[in-house]
Amino acid sequence: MEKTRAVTARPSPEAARDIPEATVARLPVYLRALTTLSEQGTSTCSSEELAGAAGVNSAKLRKDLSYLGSYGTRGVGYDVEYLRYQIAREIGVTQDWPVVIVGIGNLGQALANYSGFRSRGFRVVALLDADEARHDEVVAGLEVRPFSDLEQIVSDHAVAIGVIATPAVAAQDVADRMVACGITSILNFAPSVLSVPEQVDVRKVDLSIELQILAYHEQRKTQGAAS
Amino acid sequence: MEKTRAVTARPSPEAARDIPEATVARLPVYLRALTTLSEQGTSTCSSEELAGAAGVNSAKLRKDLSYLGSYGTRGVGYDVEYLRYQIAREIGVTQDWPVVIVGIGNLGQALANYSGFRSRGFRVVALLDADEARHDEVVAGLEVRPFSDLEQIVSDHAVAIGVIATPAVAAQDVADRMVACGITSILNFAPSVLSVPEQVDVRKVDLSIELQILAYHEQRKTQGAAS
DNA sequence: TCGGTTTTGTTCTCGCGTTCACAAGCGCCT
DNA sequence: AGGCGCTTGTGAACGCGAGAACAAAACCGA
Repeated sequence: MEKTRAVTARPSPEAARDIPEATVARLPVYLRALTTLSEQGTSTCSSEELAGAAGVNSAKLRKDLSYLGSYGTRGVGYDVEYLRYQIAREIGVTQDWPVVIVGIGNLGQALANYSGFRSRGFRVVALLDADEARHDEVVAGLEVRPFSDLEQIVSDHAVAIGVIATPAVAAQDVADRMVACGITSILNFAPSVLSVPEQVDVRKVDLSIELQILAYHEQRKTQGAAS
Repeated sequence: MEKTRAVTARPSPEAARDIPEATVARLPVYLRALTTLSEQGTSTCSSEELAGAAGVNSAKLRKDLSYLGSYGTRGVGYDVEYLRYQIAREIGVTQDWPVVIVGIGNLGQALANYSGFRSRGFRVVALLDADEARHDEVVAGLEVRPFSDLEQIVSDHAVAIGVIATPAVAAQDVADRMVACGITSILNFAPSVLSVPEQVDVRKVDLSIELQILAYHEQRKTQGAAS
């Protein structure tokens, strides 16, 4: 991951700072918190306030932000709008990201209708499903199209991000086809482990895993109380 | 390990091994992989095979399993059924977990219909929504009920786990009410930071955050290629 | 019965992420 | 103009998790 190159000596003011993965995962949270603050009319905030709104330690917040640059003012805090823009730019949500969703079951439909995507720079350009019975059905203002249209759509809209919301058995096939079409980032909701080439990023969201983790801790609580 | 509390001296053979959080998060993945292997008719597997199916390093897998006990046989591997049961028991999915879902929008409906819950020991006992227009509507075989029924339902079914699928503004209120009713584990799909008492576990799933993380990496890829 | 082979369970080391603590910097008040 | 208080940015210590490497154990075959 790039870390080898001698970035240290370079005088270039921006580019090529590599931000730790853990920090990247928190930036969207900060972004959301800043948006909320902004909507409340707050124009300036301290790291303490922002950390509170984001649910993290203030030292961690400051360190995270320091990877982006020095966007705060000592003794004062951060300008909400300015910082919000800087984070948005760093994440890349100032630009528009076309997205395809494959698998229009219950979850796929929910995703297609989810307003949180559009408001953050993601635009669902197509809904695909292998089931012929579903074709031409309209979901969230988009016609459901056959899976075989994938390649056409990806090249027409320059899609880089694909969402998989199919049953587990279909997921690997869908991923393979996506990769073949040139998609390089996949968000996988299917409960299966995908194998993809090195350069393709996959993130997995598994609803039942989250519940199982809760169940584990829940079990320990009640167990402890009982004994 | 074992840092503070003086567990070390205790002779008790089981209980109170504390399993690292990172391991807990992977156990459900192993469980799923084992179920798949079992369905394929495999009765025994090596750590290498299972690790492959789960998408992790085999050393990590073995270390994770070692926290549960010694359930493998050296020179042979693991008995699929036996290990599956042990993990299920450890996580707590051998018992039945009643769950309430609050907020029956698109996502809430998708969750209510998700078969992956029931098959893993989670039983949705009620669907609640604050919107009166939705009441009595039937989703996934369950009648949507007013949010004010929460307390009654929680005590009737001994519910310990709640799922929040409401808009962000309602989430904190819902969480407060859940906590007041005695719910001690919350799975939050609303894009907001919840504040709850110490002893309550909250896990957050944020669909748009995952996409934003992908967007960040995607931006870096294309950026790097362009320059 | 005994060596050889295989695979687990565990020890050790390394790197990342978190947190503390403080110096550097900025604005304000006198 | 100068000191004071406040907040950021960062250096350093610490703890956890990942992975490599090895020792311990079980089975197999002669």
